[in-house]
Formats: sequence, C-alpha cells, structure tokens
Amino acid sequence: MNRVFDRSALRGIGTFAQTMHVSAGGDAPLDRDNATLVYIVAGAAKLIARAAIDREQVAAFNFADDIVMVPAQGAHAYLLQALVDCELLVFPYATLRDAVQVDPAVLARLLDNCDNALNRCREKALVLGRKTASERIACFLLSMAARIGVASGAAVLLDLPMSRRDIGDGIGLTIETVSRQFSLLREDHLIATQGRSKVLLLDLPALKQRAGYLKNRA
Amino acid sequence: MNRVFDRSALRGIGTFAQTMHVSAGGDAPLDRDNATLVYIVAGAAKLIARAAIDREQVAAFNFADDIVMVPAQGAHAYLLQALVDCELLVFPYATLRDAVQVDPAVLARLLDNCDNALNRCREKALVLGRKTASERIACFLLSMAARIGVASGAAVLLDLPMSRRDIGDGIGLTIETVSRQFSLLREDHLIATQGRSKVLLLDLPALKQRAGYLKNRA
DNA sequence: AGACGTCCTTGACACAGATCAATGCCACGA
DNA sequence: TCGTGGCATTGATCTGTGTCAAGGACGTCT
Repeated sequence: MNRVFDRSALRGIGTFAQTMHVSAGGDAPLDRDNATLVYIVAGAAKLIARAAIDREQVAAFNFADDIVMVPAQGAHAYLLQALVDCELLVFPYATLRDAVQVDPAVLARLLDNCDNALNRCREKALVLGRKTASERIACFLLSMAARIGVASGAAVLLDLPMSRRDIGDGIGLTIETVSRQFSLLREDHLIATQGRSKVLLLDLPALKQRAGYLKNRA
Repeated sequence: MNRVFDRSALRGIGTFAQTMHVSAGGDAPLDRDNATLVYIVAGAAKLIARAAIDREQVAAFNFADDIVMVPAQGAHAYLLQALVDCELLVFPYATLRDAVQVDPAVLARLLDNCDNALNRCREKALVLGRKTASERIACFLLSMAARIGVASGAAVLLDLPMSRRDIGDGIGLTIETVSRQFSLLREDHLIATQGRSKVLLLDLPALKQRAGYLKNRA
C-alpha cells in the first residue's frame, strides 16, 4: 500500500497533527479561518460547500487514505462531515506546507494528491454543468465503482455510505430525481439494489454508455 | 510581483520547458496522454472539458501568470484554448514534479497554485450545482472583477476576453440565458456594457447580494 | 418481536431555463 | 466608408427537473 503519510513521513510532521474522532453525521471541528488539510485514517466523509443552510453542494466524497484540502471560509462555508465514524489526522495547511519542505518527496505526493482532487473536481464541474440527470447518476455510480467498488463476477458491488440526499447534493439533483433515476436503472436491469446502501452494477458497458462519455476515444 | 516561476526557479527547470505561441482561438498542442502543466506568460485562455463536440464545460479561465494543470484524457478530453494571442511555457507534469524536488520552495508554490485552482473549481461546482441563472452571472462577474478588474472610481471595469458562449460554457448556461441576464442587470443599473467585451460593474454590493453568498458570515 | 422514526419511492403539477427562430449590432476587411 | 459575417439580443414555445404531497420500506431501539 502506498499511503501518502507513511511511517517515515509521519515522523517528521506528526508534531503538527491533531488526531480526531468524528462520529457519523458529525462535523469535523476545523478552523474556519484557515485552510486545513485532513488525512482520513479510517471512515468516509463528505466535503460540503454551503451557500445557505438549505443549499449545499457536496464538493467531494472522501474515503480512507484520502487527503482532503478544506478551504478557509470565503464567500461560502466549507464543512467536512462524517458519513460514518471517522478517524482523522488534521493539519493546518500553511504550517504543513512549510514544514514538509525538508522532505520534498512528501511535498510531491501532496501535489499529486491535490492534482487528483482537482481532476475529480473538474469532472464534477462537467457533470454539473452539462449532463442530464440520467448521465449524472451513471457518472456517479461509475466514479464510486472506481473508488470503493468490489468486483463480484462481471458485476461490481457498491456499499454506499451516503444517503440519496448526499448523492443529490453531489451531482446537483434533488433526492426525488435521484430516486427516480435509480428506479429507471432498475427497470432496465443495469443495477440491482439491496437495502438502502447496497448497489450492484450489473452492466458496466451500458452504464458507460449512459454516462455520456466521449465517443471517439483516441 | 511574486511570479511562481521567477528567474531563479526557471534556471533549474527551464530545460524541460517548451515555449509556445498560440494565436486567439487556437488550441495549445498538448500531449493528450499525460498531464501537462502550462504557465501562461502572456495572454488569456480557457481550459475546456469536452464530453462531445457540442458539449463543452469551461473548467477554468486563466490569465497571465497563471499556472494551468491540464489533465490527461480520461473519460473526457481536456483542451487549453487561447482566448487571445498567448505565450505559453509548457512542462510535462510528472517530469517537472520530480525535477523540482531539488527546490522545495518552488514545489510549495506549485502546491499553493494547485490549491487555489482546486478552491476555484469547488466554488464553480457550487455555482453549477446549486445556483440560479442570475446568481451565476453575479458570481461570474465578481470572480472576474477580483481577477482582472480595474477600479474605476466606485465601479470596476472589466474587459472580458471571452464570448457570451464561453461565459455560458463556464457557468452552465446557454448563450441566450447569459444575454438575458446581462439585459436584466443593465435594466437594474447594476452594470453598463460598452461594445461586446467591456462591462462596468456599477454596484458591487448589489451584485454580491445577487450572488447568493452566505448571509451570516462568521 | 413490534413499533417508531427516518429515509426512500412514486405521482401530479409548476416553472426556470433550454430550444427554436428572427432581428439587430459590432468589428473587421476591402 | 461601406459591406459582410459572426456574435449578441429578444421573443415564443417546450421540456426536464424541481416542488409539493402522500404512501411505503428499511433499520433501529426497546
């Protein structure tokens, strides 16, 4: 496993870290006035951008071993909310960035991590700006499959830690539209669901078709 | 001026750089299969995420002294397109990241730059996912004011290098809706326009009101 | 095991913004 | 200076998804 903060990296920077346990549904108590870097040791969380108490956009879902860069509050507020019980390692961004310069390899990994987050965010922007409801759901499921999916024969099993509301807030739809799209996918036998959180992706090629990906890949 | 690639930084990494001139409307001829880092020496450009030839999301607008991280082609294609004549410095991302480790201060600046891009992208995600047309336009104008606005008394003058279509592609609206929203802002005396590209922001407080920013800032 | 609360699903209707269509204006070149 | 082509504006209509409302299922707690 290629953890970003392995034992040797932690030796140098551990002094700045603060360990936190946040239980499901809770907000990580972060400094609002400064950017923060959170390493998810275990659990799953959502990064929320809030324009109003009833208008939230899920900027990112994050899982174990992810590094989340949480912005300081500007025009909008950012919150890291636990989807399940979480163990977190929290660093003030600026302090870490300066301290870690003694170990450029770790700094380079931070950059790679930030680049990944940026790429995912850009994909999200494309989804939010230019895709239909059914394309959005397909993109979401495929993205989750790549990150937390478990192969199950030709199918992929997902155990989603987030609610329908979270999914909707992540791809810019209401809870009702998300639900309707799930129903359509069930009718067309592209997915099967079990309970509230388990989704079995039965036909990845057909899902990719619905995702509205580029047709003529180079 | 605090350029990211100042004279001393360029001395070490200049060997990887490739200088390019791209004229207005042209695509920077980048490697599709690898992430690329582009430093905009002069000009203005848009980073496009393309799902189809007629479905593009502008992921970011970038101006002189910006560093743009252009992803490799995945599910969608990314293009850097010049809005006006541009002078660019182009690096393969991986090569630069590894080479620049001899100068951690430059690496730290790259990280800061990436963090800024990520924050802007997240604001964009919130705009695309959860804001109305009039809020989107207000957010767009305020964001441009912060980046390329010129104070003109109490007002701010913008000389926008992008077309209405580009604006729409950036905030998830059609060209017609963008145009209608501009007309509404003119009627309400929040802006005045001159020709196709010049916009005078007459009432910043009112614009911020329309942007749907957080009411109760801490 | 049963009951309760929360989350999910489904339906009917409304509306913001897309689409289609026509006209007008700006900027560039001859 | 005048023409030309693309870009912007405005209007009419359509539609996908939001909103409002009711019922059903899951999972938890006693």
